[in-house]
Amino acid sequence: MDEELVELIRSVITRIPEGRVATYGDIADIARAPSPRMVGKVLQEDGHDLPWQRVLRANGTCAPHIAHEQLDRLRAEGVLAVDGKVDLRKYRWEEAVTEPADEPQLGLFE
DNA sequence: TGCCTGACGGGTA
DNA sequence: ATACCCGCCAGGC
Repeated sequence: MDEELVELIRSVITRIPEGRVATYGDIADIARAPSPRMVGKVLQEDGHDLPWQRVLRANGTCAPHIAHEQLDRLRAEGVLAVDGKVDLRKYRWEEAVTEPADEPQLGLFE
């Protein structure tokens, strides 16, 4: 897999703030990865030194094989789960917008 | 060369 | 909620 992309994906994950989470799809979009699977692939191969606990599936659940430890770690930084599910509406990370839009964001609600 | 396998996601029934 | 289905794409064999 392209090393350039791997580093990009890793850097995005590093930017997720403590106490917030992001989905595999979010990471893929930001990193312009061709598929969310690439994100999982990166974590599987070399994710030990990343805040991997902040990466969840699109429905707020964890990948089954690491669910227990992941939820423990998240709980330790203030992210609570109900029935093994994290409420994304509450904890999902949105990248900070550096440049204010010069037009009202009305279009986002159409 | 194919075929199978995933730390995935969206849609439908 | 569960169960399929299909798209996705790098790797392993």
